[in-house]
Amino acid sequence: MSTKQAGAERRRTFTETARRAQIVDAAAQVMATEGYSGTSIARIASHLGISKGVITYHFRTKDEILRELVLRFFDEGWQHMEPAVDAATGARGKILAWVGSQLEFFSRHRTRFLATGEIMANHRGADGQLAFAEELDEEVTALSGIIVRGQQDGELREFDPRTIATLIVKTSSAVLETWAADPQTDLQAQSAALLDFIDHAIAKEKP
Amino acid sequence: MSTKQAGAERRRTFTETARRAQIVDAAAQVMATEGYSGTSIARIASHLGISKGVITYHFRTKDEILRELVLRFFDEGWQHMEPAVDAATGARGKILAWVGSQLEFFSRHRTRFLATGEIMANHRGADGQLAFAEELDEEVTALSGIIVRGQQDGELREFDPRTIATLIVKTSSAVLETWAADPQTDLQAQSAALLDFIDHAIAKEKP
Amino acid sequence: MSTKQAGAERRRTFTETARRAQIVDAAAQVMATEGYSGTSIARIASHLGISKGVITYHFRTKDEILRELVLRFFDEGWQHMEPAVDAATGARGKILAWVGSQLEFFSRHRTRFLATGEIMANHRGADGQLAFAEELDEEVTALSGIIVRGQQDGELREFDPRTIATLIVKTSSAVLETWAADPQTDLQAQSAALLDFIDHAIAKEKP
Amino acid sequence: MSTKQAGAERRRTFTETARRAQIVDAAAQVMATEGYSGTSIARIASHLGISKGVITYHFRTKDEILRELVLRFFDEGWQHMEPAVDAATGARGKILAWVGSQLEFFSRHRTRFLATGEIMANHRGADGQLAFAEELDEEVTALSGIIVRGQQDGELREFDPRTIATLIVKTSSAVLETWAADPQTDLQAQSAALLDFIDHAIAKEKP
DNA sequence: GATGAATGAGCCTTCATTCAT
DNA sequence: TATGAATGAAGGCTCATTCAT
Repeated sequence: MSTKQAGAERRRTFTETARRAQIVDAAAQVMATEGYSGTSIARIASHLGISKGVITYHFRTKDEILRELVLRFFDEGWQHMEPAVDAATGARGKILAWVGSQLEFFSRHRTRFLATGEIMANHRGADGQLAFAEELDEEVTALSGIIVRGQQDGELREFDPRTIATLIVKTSSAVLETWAADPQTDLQAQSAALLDFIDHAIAKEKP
Repeated sequence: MSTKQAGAERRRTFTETARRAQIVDAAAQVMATEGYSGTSIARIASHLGISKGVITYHFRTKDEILRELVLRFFDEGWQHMEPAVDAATGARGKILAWVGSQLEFFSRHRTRFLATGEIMANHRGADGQLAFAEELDEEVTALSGIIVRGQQDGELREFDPRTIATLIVKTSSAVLETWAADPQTDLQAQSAALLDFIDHAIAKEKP
Repeated sequence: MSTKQAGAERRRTFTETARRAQIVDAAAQVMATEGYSGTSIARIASHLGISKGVITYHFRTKDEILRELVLRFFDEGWQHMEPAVDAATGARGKILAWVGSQLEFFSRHRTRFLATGEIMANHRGADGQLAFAEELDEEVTALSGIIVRGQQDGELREFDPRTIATLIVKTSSAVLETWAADPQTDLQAQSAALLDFIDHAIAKEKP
Repeated sequence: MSTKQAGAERRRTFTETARRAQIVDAAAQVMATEGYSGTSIARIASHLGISKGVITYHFRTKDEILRELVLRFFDEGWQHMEPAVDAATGARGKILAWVGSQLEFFSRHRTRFLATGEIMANHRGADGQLAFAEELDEEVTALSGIIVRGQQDGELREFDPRTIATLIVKTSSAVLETWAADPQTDLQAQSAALLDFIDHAIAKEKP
């Protein structure tokens, strides 16, 4: 979960802040419905009923829009998850709190979850590499830390922490993607199943 | 797993067949390294050292190339999985055979696996919908059938068949994606962990 | 050398005058370093650390800024040259005073000299013609007048006055451009060589 | 005078060669009449009555067009000048042959001379530096070589070779620019005056 | 006076596709 | 079969200018 900010930010007026939020929101909506390559600046502008120029006035590049969308979403998500993870006790508890609170937060922001997924899977920097690979990695690393401590305390079985951390993150995403693709899905049930699986997979004692 | 063919096919000469295969292969390689939006016809042509015209001569549209790439990969995959699934006995056995043989096949075709993933996540038809959503659904449906029979035979616990079928498919993909992103990953170990999880999740008796 | 003013000018406050000068100066600096097409209003504004709006508030169009920059520079230049030319006696003396004082003045304002050069070489009016061709012509005409009188007085050889006047103006610019491009150049030496050349070229008697 | 080529060049068909020449010619014409910043790909295309796409099909970037225009012009020019310079004897002879043949060649290609001037004065690379500064420098260096030998042979006065070489190149350009701006100008007369000047400026003995 | 906001035209470039040879 | 040639739409982005506050 990243807390980095996109460099020096000049002071912003109220209108500017509102416009930027509005544009980022529109970008998320277009991204969620039309997909990454269907999300052009022109499309975002017409979605808002404004001219393309407004967008390039408030954001210097398209990359800046996507970056803001993704990082803000991650920040908000982490701010929601952190208290839950802190409040939980034990490694198993913290991990279940992590996944559970993440599922809860993301599920309350379906559009932005979809948009973020599109961006992370497709957006590339000038070097041709995926632009947000690092962000995913940070989450895996953080989760690994919890796992390592759980193993030292004898609460968790022995296994490679990063492998399992990765698996947890990916399966969590998989559940959300399924639900996001078809909101009819009983997310509650799937979440429960997922948490049960994870707990079985990592606990030393049978849960 | 789809067995559909890409529409009316005129008879093809040997050369034609070879050229098409060559183009589809090049498309897969570009797709795997450059991603969906980095895969233009021009890029595929220059990868092969031929002119763009050759490609549009053999394939009427870009969509036709991607369709052939995805469907052929699924067909080949199913041809590899089918004997394994048929040979296995019981629902649990068949499901483990399904996932296991799929992991095995896909892992032997990393490039095409990556390409297919890019296409399925991004390629959209004229209607703006993901073009291959249906194909994924077919696999879930087929798996669901096995699960239903397993529940009728008392071999599997009671749960919504589609929910779990979806989870199985997605987690399997997740494991492969992790490995494909970083081939250093010990796929053998991750596969074993995945199979173990699935078996625990679905079996009536403790395995 | 032009003495025209940039059209109707309303009375200006002290602040207004200062702001305009500040903006024109910034424009000259950007022009000198970034070239004509690198000089946008946005770039000038950011060079001053102010908003674009300030500039378009004080100048109705970009053309007005460039016009003021060029004409003011020419006016200042002429105000510096005029006493020297007036004080000199004879055609040869006046011409050498003209070129010498011009070299001296321009060399003390390298940035504005460069900027003016960029603008005169590139800036075009709505009709597509170079906007300041006329200004150069005025200088040639004025110099021609001195030459004609020198020929009538028997001080200068016979030749087409405009041809030589043009050559004088251009070679003078050439020397300055060379120096401006690389301020290491020994301008003093080059100036001396230039003046010597001109005197030889026009004098009836060997100098 | 540059003889460098713009990197690896694939084989070209007759049509391709013709189209490229046609486009470069059109670019020169637009450049000569509309100036550097008035020369857009769209304008070149409409000048030829073709679509913009034709141009970007034959040239990958606009820079490639301008590079070809400038370098080909320089190459042709040098091919015209070289025999004249080689045939001349002595430093004075070679320098006069240089300038004279250059004036002659450029004056026979007014449009391209103007276009090349616009490009060299304005075209910048990604680094923000003038893209063809080097080419000008090469000419000065070559001329300097002749001057140095002339000084060693006692044919030329003592002075800094590069300074005078630069002056020669610039004054030659100045004469051509004056004529190009107004083709009524008697180029013959101006050329003679220029050659006379140069000879006086550099010869040890009075010419 | 000053500024933030918005606009629309234009820029270079990439692209899938069509067509004549 | 293969290819070179051409097209027109769309991409992200910069720009001078206008306007309300």
